[in-house]
Amino acid sequence: MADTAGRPNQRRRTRKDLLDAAARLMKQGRRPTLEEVAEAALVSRATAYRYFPSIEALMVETTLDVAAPNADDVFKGAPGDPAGRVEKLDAAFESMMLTNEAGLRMMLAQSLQRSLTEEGGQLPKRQNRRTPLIEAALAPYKKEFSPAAFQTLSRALALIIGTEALVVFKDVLQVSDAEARKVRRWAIRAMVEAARK
Amino acid sequence: MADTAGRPNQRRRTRKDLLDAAARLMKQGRRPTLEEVAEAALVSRATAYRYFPSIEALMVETTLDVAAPNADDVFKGAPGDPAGRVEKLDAAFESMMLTNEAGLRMMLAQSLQRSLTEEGGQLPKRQNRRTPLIEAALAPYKKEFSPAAFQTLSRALALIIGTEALVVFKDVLQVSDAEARKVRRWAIRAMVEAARK
DNA sequence: ATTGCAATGAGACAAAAGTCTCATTAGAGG
DNA sequence: CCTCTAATGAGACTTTTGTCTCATTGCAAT
Repeated sequence: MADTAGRPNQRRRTRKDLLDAAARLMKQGRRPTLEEVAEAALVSRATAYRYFPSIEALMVETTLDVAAPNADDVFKGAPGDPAGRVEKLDAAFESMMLTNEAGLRMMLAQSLQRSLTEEGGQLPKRQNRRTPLIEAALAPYKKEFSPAAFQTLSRALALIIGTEALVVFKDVLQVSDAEARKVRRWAIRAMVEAARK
Repeated sequence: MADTAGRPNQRRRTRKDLLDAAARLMKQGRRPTLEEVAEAALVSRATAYRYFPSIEALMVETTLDVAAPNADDVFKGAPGDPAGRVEKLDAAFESMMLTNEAGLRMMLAQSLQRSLTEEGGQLPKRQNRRTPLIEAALAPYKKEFSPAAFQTLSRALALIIGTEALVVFKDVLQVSDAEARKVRRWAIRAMVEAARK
């Protein structure tokens, strides 16, 4: 069904109702089934399945809608040094991730799942939000780094800032959010400094 | 049922058959159901459920048995500086991970899945192999770091060395294994240096 | 307002996942 | 070798998850 054909308004409304209901339930820390979301959205189970093949798919979309940091306001009033700007970005990511943790874990799990099902060694196409933002953070100081150092630093920072690091801190190291933040900031400073030479 | 009561041999054999079958299937990158594992192990579905409540529980046990790097031979002939020893550890992890990539991705996906199902905000108990090894790598030079720096460094290195970093490199950044190694080594040097002061 | 067809709801159906019972089989001790 | 009973297999049963059909509803163009 095309975007304009049929009754696009009704479709968008139904879809939005489902996403809203899912967001509401997830915000309560619940892990709803597709049936529960349908009920909360006041649509039938069959209709819910028409829009999303599984609760996972729905939760992924829910998270994507909620969580998209914007470069412009992330760096608003950012300090005048590269590490400070990266820390600002880290803070934005952290707050986004903590409020959307369930959805992000779901997305990561989904992506890993897919990487195992996918035929022909296809990698799961996973959108990369962090690299553009990391580069934006470093951009004003780009000339302080050699091109190679800039690229290496960007990539290394991608290990520190993102869902995967959150998972390491919480599930593997089992440290508090505050401790995790401290470690990230220390690592950011260490790496930005090292790249500067 | 106690360890010694009944027929312990038969039980151990059945259990081992299930774990072996699961390992075999996982090594093929498959994501077996408990029924498939039972079939591969030549036991009935009911028996498989008697040993493991779910495919997840079985898979967790399975990967525990897989490749656990041994501290003693990892650092055999390691260079005489902390960063060099950490790099040695990184190399060991890398080779282990590349040969067990499917299984490790599976484990990670599993663990993430469980973290969403788990009641009462329970974190999935995930074994932490890397921290002891990282600390072992740094141990001979422990006195060169302040206690706080040592702990922070250990934790930061846990972000660089492990399955999650592999996933970032492959799925998010989509860089080659060689490039990934280069970035990791650079990050290791940068952080070890920074912690030294 | 009328009308056509897209979207929906209700519920039957199917497949997957897990539980339970009971008869059979085969270890381990005598 | 026998016996006892723990472990197993077979399969019925339940729940959960997802699909499909078809009648009904209600947008939106006329």
